[in-house]
Amino acid sequence: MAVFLHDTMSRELRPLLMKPDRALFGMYCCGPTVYGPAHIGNFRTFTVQDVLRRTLEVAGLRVKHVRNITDVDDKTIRGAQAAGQTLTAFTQQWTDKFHRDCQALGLLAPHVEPSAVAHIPQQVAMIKALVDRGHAYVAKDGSVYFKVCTCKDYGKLTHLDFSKLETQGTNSAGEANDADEYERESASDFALWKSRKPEDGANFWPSPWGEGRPGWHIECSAMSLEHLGATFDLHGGGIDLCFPHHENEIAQTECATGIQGFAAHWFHSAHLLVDGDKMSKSKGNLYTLDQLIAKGFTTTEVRYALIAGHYRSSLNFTFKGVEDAHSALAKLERGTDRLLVAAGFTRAEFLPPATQETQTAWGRFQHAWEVLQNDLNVPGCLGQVFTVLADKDEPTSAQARQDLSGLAKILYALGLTLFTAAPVAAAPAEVVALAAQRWAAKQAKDFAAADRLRQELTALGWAMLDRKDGYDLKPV
RNA sequence: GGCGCGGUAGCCAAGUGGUAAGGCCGGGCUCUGCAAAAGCCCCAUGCGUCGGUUCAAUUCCGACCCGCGCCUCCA
Repeated sequence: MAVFLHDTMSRELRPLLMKPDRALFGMYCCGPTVYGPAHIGNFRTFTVQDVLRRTLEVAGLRVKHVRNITDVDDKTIRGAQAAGQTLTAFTQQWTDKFHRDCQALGLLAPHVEPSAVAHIPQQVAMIKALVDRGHAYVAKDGSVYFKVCTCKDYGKLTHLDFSKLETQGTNSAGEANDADEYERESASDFALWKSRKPEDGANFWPSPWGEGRPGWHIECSAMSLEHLGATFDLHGGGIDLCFPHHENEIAQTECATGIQGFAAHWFHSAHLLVDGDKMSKSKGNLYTLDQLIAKGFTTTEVRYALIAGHYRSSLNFTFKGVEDAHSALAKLERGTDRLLVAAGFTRAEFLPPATQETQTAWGRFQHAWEVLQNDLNVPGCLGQVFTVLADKDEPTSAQARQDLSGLAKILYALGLTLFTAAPVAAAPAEVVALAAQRWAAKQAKDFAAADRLRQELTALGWAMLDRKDGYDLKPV
């Protein structure tokens, strides 16, 4: 069985397989614009992509994962100037922050992470090819635009009808689209190269059309061509990138190379809502990972919450959702512990699978794996996992080992790492002393004193959890 | 207006032409001096509304209601 995934362009469920003539499965994902900390909506998309990559690896595909860094655009230039930094210093700082957040969330680093600034020559070369082939024109100010009407199947990804281009001059509100003042021949044409303007400061590069900087869409076309070739297996991004970004990428690459079939499969993830609303700065519901950590959530819990809904449905992110994830993860750990005991393994022996180790057993988690392979159905897969863990039949040692082999692979695919809870902070001496007194009182059957001491501990913010042979202290 | 998505228990969320996974919360029980933890059990005759097809629909078709996304640089 292969991994089947919904393809945005064909709107069908299609298998993802290694092409016989390729050594690697090429996967390109649109990465972040580094002008500030990414928010959890961004991370939903990157986490879903990470689950896809991991799932493909477990399925035995050799994936080459490319995810770009957008480090030159209006926002990064403005941000750098506002911060009084060079563009390079400014974007590097936010790139570093992005990397730290990704690592915290358990995202595997892409195999290649190209930056737009580092690929200016490739972008210029692609624009030149488009001009030479008659797909682009140079405006009076030296900007270069893609001529959409020269791309006869423009709109094929989103199934938009561009035969009536005159309507494209207005937006949904009926207002003229004059957001930019460049001189385009048609309202639907888009910038490939933006001529140097005073507000760009020092951020310009030479080109055959004069100094300037690349447009947004061209970077992904140039970088995917550079690192994956004119055609590759899968292209991913947030649903909002479908149009115009991905539509433009297709047009640019296919017109520049003359080769059809830019990306064989389009993978788009739905948006994250917060408390039922679209995230926005004005609503104040744009959470960053740091803000969630500050609220006491672990990154594993956040990751669980981000993948707990199917990737093609919008997911409503709430604090309750992360709290639910906490309880669910604890249950997952308890169930795994029981299997480890049955198998005679320690937690330290419960390791992620070696990649390419596809022939090993799945045990009772076979079905959970099949569910995951069906359009990356993470919630369905988790449901199956819990169903197996709730099975009251005690497995034999051999069966438990098979189960653990399967479970380890599923947890790897989901990117969930168990048993990572930091040891609770040591209790202060005062608390330790009170606990010792209470334990002594309890042993002496002086329950009145024991209860009083428990209350004192509670007042100090500590709970005392009795065991048969001792006790644990836990902050409340 | 165009294109698209969705409405499943208190909350979250899968799924199927044959009678509703799972998680959270809640309730009960067992265990425990108390507390907690843990284990076990219970928790939608119902899947937006109304029609249609069918032996059978939540699942297919149609209409309608409601919510949401994109329609030029937002993951």
